[in-house]
Amino acid sequence: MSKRSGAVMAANLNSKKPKLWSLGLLETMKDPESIVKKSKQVVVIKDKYPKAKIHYLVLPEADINSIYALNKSHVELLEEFGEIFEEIEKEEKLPLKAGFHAVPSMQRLHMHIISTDMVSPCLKTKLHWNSFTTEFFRPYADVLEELKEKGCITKMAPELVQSCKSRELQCNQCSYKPKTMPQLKEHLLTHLKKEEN
DNA sequence: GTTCTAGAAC
DNA sequence: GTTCTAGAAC
Repeated sequence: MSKRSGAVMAANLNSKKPKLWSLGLLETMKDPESIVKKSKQVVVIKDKYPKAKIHYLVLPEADINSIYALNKSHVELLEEFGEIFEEIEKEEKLPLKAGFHAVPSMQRLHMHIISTDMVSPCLKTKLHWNSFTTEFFRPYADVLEELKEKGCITKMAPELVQSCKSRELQCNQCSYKPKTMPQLKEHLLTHLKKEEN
């Protein structure tokens, strides 16, 4: 090992290198180009890499990292998420669903509002698919109910997270089980065309 | 979260 | 030979 690489390794061991990309939403929240609407406590932005025809994120202005930082004092805030969701449902023509990823990659609590077509060039990997179509996607209504009943949100068991991530591909609109992502994406187009007729 | 790419799968 | 997936990113 070279002297240089040894020094680099030591530096990295000493300082847990922050995942800078995970802070991206905090910047996007402030970008007027990305903001769709605002209400009292929340901001709605367009997802930078939409996984469906419609894909928004709802975030609080308050510095809350994830659903696992929520307590009873946040019930009102979460209900505002629901009001925003209803507003957007009325505005958009496509069927939408709202929910949170069990293990989010990005910091700052964010709720996905996404149309069910799942047709988008940014939808590429099995993980993309399974994070919206398995229990990894925690529906808004379930999260609100859990917060009201228990005063906090319990983390999903790691084994279940793993099983969601590795689950075989399954169409969200029929019983078709594609072998590959390209097959799935092609198949999703046929559902979309049926919708349009 | 995405990008890149090695090598598995076809 | 090409398509596709999956793991590293210092």
